[in-house]
Amino acid sequence: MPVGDSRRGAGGSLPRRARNPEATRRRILRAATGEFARLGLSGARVDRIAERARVNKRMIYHYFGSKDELFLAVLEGAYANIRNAERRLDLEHLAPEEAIRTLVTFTWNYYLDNPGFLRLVNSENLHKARHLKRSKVIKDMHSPFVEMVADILRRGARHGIFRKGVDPVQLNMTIAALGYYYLTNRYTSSIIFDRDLMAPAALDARLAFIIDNVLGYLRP
Amino acid sequence: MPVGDSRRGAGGSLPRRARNPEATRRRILRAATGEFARLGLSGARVDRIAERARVNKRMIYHYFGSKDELFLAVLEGAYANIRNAERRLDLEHLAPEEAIRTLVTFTWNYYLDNPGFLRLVNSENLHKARHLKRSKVIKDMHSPFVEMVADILRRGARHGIFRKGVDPVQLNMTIAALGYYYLTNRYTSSIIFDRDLMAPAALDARLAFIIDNVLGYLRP
Amino acid sequence: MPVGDSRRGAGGSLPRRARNPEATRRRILRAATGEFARLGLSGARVDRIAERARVNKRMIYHYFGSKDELFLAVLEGAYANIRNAERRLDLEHLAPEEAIRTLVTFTWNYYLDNPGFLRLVNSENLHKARHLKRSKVIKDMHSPFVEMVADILRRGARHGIFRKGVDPVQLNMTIAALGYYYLTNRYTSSIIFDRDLMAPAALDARLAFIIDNVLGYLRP
Amino acid sequence: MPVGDSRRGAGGSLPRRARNPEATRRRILRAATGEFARLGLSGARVDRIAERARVNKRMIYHYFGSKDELFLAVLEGAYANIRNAERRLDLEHLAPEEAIRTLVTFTWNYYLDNPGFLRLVNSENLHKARHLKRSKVIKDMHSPFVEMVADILRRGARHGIFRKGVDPVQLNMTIAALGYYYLTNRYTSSIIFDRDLMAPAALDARLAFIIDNVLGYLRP
DNA sequence: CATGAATGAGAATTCATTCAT
DNA sequence: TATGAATGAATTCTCATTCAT
Repeated sequence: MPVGDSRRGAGGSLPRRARNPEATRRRILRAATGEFARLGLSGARVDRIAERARVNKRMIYHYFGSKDELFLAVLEGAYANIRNAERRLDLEHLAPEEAIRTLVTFTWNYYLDNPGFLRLVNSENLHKARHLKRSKVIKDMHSPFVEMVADILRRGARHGIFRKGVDPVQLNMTIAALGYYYLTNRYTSSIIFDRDLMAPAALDARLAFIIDNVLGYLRP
Repeated sequence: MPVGDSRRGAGGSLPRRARNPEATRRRILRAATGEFARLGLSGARVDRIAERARVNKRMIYHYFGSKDELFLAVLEGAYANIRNAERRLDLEHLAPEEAIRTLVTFTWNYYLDNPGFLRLVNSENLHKARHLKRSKVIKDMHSPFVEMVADILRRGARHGIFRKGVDPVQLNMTIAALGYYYLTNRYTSSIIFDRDLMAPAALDARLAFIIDNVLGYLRP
Repeated sequence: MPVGDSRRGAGGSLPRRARNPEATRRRILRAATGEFARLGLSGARVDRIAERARVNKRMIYHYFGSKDELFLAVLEGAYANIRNAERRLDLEHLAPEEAIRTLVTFTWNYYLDNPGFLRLVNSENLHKARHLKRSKVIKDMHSPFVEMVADILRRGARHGIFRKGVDPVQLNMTIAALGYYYLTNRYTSSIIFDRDLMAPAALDARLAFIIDNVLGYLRP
Repeated sequence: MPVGDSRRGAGGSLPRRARNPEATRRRILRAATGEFARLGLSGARVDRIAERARVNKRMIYHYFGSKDELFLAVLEGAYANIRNAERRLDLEHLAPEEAIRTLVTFTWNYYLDNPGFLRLVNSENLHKARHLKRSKVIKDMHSPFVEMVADILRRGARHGIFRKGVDPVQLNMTIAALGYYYLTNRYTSSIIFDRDLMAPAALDARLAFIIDNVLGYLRP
C-alpha cells in the first residue's frame, strides 16, 4: 500500500518518520530526559514528551511500556553520563590530594551545569527509589566508582597525606551533599539568608569552601 | 444525645458544626501539615486534608484562600517549629565547641525525627520558593538564628579554638547539607552504595562523621 | 479570614453597626446595585455585596430573602430612578418636537452615564423577566410615562407637526433601541466595523443620528 | 450482540469509539452551539455539551482547548451563518430601495428564527468581545457585508432615491438595533408596556415599523 | 438585630493509558 | 511500526444558603 494516504490533503506527505526504531527510541529518550529533568516525574507530561520527540504517544508505550519505565531509562542514562564523565577524569593517575580536589571540583561543576540531573535524583528519592530498585544495571555502574574513591583514600593514607580509616561511602556522600544541598535548596536558602547564592562570587566561594572542607577533613 | 447522624459513614459521631473557628483552623493546619509533609505540595490533596481535618472542604478556602496559601502557612509553621526548638538549645550559654556540637546534633536529630520537614523544604525548593517569597514573617524568623551562629563563631575565634573568618551562612548550610542530603537521598544512595543507610549503626556513624567534619573544619 | 477573635488587637471595637435597620437596608441596596450593575445577576456575588455593604451576609437574607429578591429590589430602584429623571424633564410643558428631542437626548445620555442600568435590564431579559413579573410596582411606574409620550404625539399630530397614528410604545422602544443597542453591543460592533464607537465624535454622531431618525420618522 | 452496555443508562447503544474525528468535532460544535445559544457563555455547562454531543468531556479539550475557545468557534460559526445567508440575498442585483427592504426584512426574520444568535452576541458583549478580539476570521467576514451596504447607499444616492452622505455603519447598526432590542428586551418591555410583543400581529407591526423607519430615514 | 462559620452540590480542567485503524 | 482519537477518574476551586451563637 502506498504510504502518505489520501486523507492527508494539501501540503501532504508530512515528514512521516521513516521506520527507524533506533532513532525513534533515541528521540523519545532525549525528549523524556529534557522533560523529566525540567519538571520532575510528576510534573512531566507524556503528551509533551511525544510532542517534543515528534512521535506518536503510542510509541512511548511501545518502546518503554509506561511513564515509570521511561523514567527509569532516563535515570539510568543520567547516572551513566555522570559516571562516564567521572571515569574520564582518570583519577587513578593523579596524586591523592589532586585526585580528591579534581573529583570535588568536577562534582560541583557537573551539578552546576546539569541541574536536570539533580532534579532527576530528587524525583527518584521522592518516590523512594522505586524505579531504581528494579534497575539491573545501576549497581554495576557505581561499584567501580566507589572502589576508585576507596583506592584514592588508601593511597593517600599510605603516603601519610590522608588520615586512616575514612569510609569512602561517607566521603562520597559528603562531596555530593555539600554541592547538592547548596544548589537544590538555594531558593529557600536565598530567602532565609537574604543572599544571592548564585552570584558568581558566591559560587566560587562555595566551591572553595567544599574543597577546603573535604581536604581538611582528610588531613591526618 | 443523638450520635452522629446517619448520613455520615464510619468514624461518625464527630463534633460537626463545632462553630469553633480557632479549633477548625488549627485542625486544618495540622491535617495539611501531615499531608504536605507526607506527599509534598503537588502530591497533597485538598480533599484528603479536609477529610483528615474533619471539616468541609470549603472551610479550607474560607480560612486559607487556596492550596498554595495553605502550603505557605504550613511551611511557616514548620520553620517556626525548628527555629523555636533551636532557640531552646540555649547555645549562647555554651562553650563554642559545645555549642556547635549541640547544634549539629540537634539538627541531625531534628531531621531524623521530622522527615516531613525535609519534604516540605524540598517541595518548596522544587517550586523555587515561590511561596516563601511572599512570606512576611520568614526572614525575621531566621536572622536571629544566623546571628546566634555568627556569635558562636566569634567567641570561638576569640578564644583561639576556631579559625578566623568563617562565614556563618556557609557553615549553616554545611551543617544542614551533611544531614539533609544523607536523609533525603538515602533511597538512591542505599542502592548505589548497596548499604542500609538507616541502620542504627549507620545513623550513629553519620552523626559522628558530621560532628567530626564540622569541628575539624573549624579548628584553626 | 475569620473575624472576631481575640487576635484582633489594636484598633479593636470594630465599628459594629449600631442597630439601624433603615440604614442597613439602604447600604445593602446600594452595594447590591453596584455589584449587579457591574457584573449582572449571575456574576454578582452575595459575599461581595455583604462585604461592600459592610453588613453580615445573613442580613441580606434577613432583609431581602434571597439573591433573586434582592435583584428585583435593585431593578425596581433602577427603573424608578430613570423614570423619575424623565419626569423631571417636564416634557408636558415643551413643544412637541422639543419634547421628543429632549427625551431622545436624555435617554442617550442616561444610558451613557449609567451603563449599569443597561446591564441590569440585560440581565433581567436573560432571565426572561422572571423577577419583574412578580413586581407589584413596576407597571404603575411606567404607565404615566407611556401616557406622557402618547400625549406628546397627540399634541404634535394636532399641530400638524407629527404624522398621525404613531404608536407611542413602538416609538419608545425605538428611542431606547437606537441607543441601547449601540452601547451594549459596541464591543462586537467595534470589531466588526473596525471603528472606535466610543470616541467622543462617534458618540456625538450617534446622538445626532438618533435625533434625526426619530424626528424624521415623526414628520408627517 | 449485546446492545449497549450495562454501565450506560437510557439512550444507550450509541456508536461509541466512533473514531471519526470530523464527525466528532462537528457533533461537539453543534452541541455547543445549542448550549451556548440557550444559556449564554457562563450558563453553558461543558458537561452538558459533552453529553449532548455524545462524546467524552475530554474530547472537547482535545479539539477545542477550552470552553472559551469553543465559544469562539461557535461564535465564528454563527456569524458565518448569518453573513452567508445575507450574501445569498443577492442584494447587488436589486434596486436600492428593494435591496434595503429585503435586508431589513431578512435581518428581522433571521433574528426571529435564530434567537440563539442574539444570545450569543449578547454573551460576547457581556464579556467585552474578548473572544472575538482574538478571532482571525471575523473581520474578513464582515468587510464585504459593510461594503455591500455602502454600495446600495451609493446607488440609491446616485439615483436620487436616497439622501446623500448616509454612513453605512450607522445604518447597519440601526437596522440591527431596531429588531435586536425589540426581541432581546421583549421580556421586560412586555411587562412595562403591558402588551404581548410576540403576538403575530405585533411582530408584523414591528417589521412594518422598521421598514418604514429605515426607508423614511433614507428618503432625501 | 447581628455575626461569620459551616455546608453540599457542582464548576472547569487534567492525565496516563488504551483502542481502532 | 505507526497514528491520534477516545476514555474515566481525579483535582482544585466556587457559590448561594443555613445554622449556632
